[in-house]
Amino acid sequence: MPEQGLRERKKQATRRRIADVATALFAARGFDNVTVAEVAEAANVSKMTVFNYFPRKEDLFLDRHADRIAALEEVVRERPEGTSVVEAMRRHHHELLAARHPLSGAIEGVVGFWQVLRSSPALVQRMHEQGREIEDALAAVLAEEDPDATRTRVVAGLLTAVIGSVFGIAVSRILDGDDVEEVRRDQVGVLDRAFDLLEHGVGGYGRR
Amino acid sequence: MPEQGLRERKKQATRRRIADVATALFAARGFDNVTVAEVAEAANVSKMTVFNYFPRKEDLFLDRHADRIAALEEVVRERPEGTSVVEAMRRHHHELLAARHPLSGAIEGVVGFWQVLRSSPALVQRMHEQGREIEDALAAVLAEEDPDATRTRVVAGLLTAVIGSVFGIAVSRILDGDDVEEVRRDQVGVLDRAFDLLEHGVGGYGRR
DNA sequence: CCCAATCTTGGACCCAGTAAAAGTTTATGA
DNA sequence: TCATAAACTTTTACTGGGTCCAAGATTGGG
Repeated sequence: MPEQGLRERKKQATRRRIADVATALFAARGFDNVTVAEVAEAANVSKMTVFNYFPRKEDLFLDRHADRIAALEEVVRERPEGTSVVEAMRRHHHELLAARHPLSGAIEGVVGFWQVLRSSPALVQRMHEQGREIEDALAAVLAEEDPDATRTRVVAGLLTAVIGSVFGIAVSRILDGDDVEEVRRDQVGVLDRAFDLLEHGVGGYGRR
Repeated sequence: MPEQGLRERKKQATRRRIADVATALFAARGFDNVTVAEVAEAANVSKMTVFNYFPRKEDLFLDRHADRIAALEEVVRERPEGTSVVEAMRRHHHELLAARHPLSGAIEGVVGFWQVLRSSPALVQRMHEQGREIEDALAAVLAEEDPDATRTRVVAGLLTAVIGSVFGIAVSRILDGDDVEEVRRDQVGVLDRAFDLLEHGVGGYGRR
């Protein structure tokens, strides 16, 4: 993995440069008001090369996706003995919050990120698509230790739904202008309530 | 609502004609191999008019969405006294299956529909987007009787996830060529197992 | 040092979707 | 019934994402 040649290093550098230039342009003028051609020009590269590294325009902005999937896969696979999948996931997200990790959604400095994201339907859609990719990845990991395909699929769906909801709640509040640190504190409770619903079920919900 | 003038009747007729012509073309040659211009020509209408009725190309194919949302909203709103939201939803989907309703996913005659759908990433994506619209709609209905925004959001997410998983399982099997009637029978069990997970929780899942 | 593999480039091209203006049909009301 | 308004359609032109291809530049390996 390490010890790459000049070629590979240049590629990574180019990739980073393109993504950084693009992110700056999007932040300054909005996603939809920047064309791929402009990004290419600003990065001293041809349009074709941009699409070489990033198959869709949206990927220029949402380029941390692979890392996130890998992290979640690891959480499930490497969970300690005696820990259920949901427990492991709950703990992981508590840790993200405590560490003020960007993926917790609630952290200073990414406000602009969410603003850019919200301003573009294409970006929002791509983000949700990434959510589904997470679901697929989780289902695959679960299938490694559970031969019941129906169950793995449903559990993966439920798990992803909870993560997505919790995440979405934080992002909404931040976009509404709530104080980031306050949101972060509140998220601890939101997280637990959401995971409680998942762990214990919503059987009686709404009975009247 | 009824008693429409000539204008409105013509509009509905045109809308239907465009959608039908489009569906036929897609079935014959695949979604991606048919341009909107071709649809327009085949329907004796200008391209602009097609976009007038269907804001995106994908909507030419997935044009039953509004009905589905309305049905699910009604299931929750009009559920009988003493029935929880999840129970109502479970029952509704059992009824769809028993009635061999297209929305149960498992019914003869829609195989071609799924094939066309699967063949186009754009269509698949639009379908998932519709799934999110269902989630939003459910969250809104739940919010009418539950002031806890966090809870409504999470429950709506979980509910939609289960529905989506169950649906997806049926469609996958049918696309794999499994006998439709057999899939339909199996879905009864799939449905109950999925809703059981939702009602009673997945707390201990994967503990080792 | 040279060849082969691997980027990169430029340019032409396709198609979904938008904008604006002019044309056509239906509705309205005097 | 007829003129005018309102609603719908068409035409034309354009933007911009994304693909294709052939030719040019770079790098790695022998």
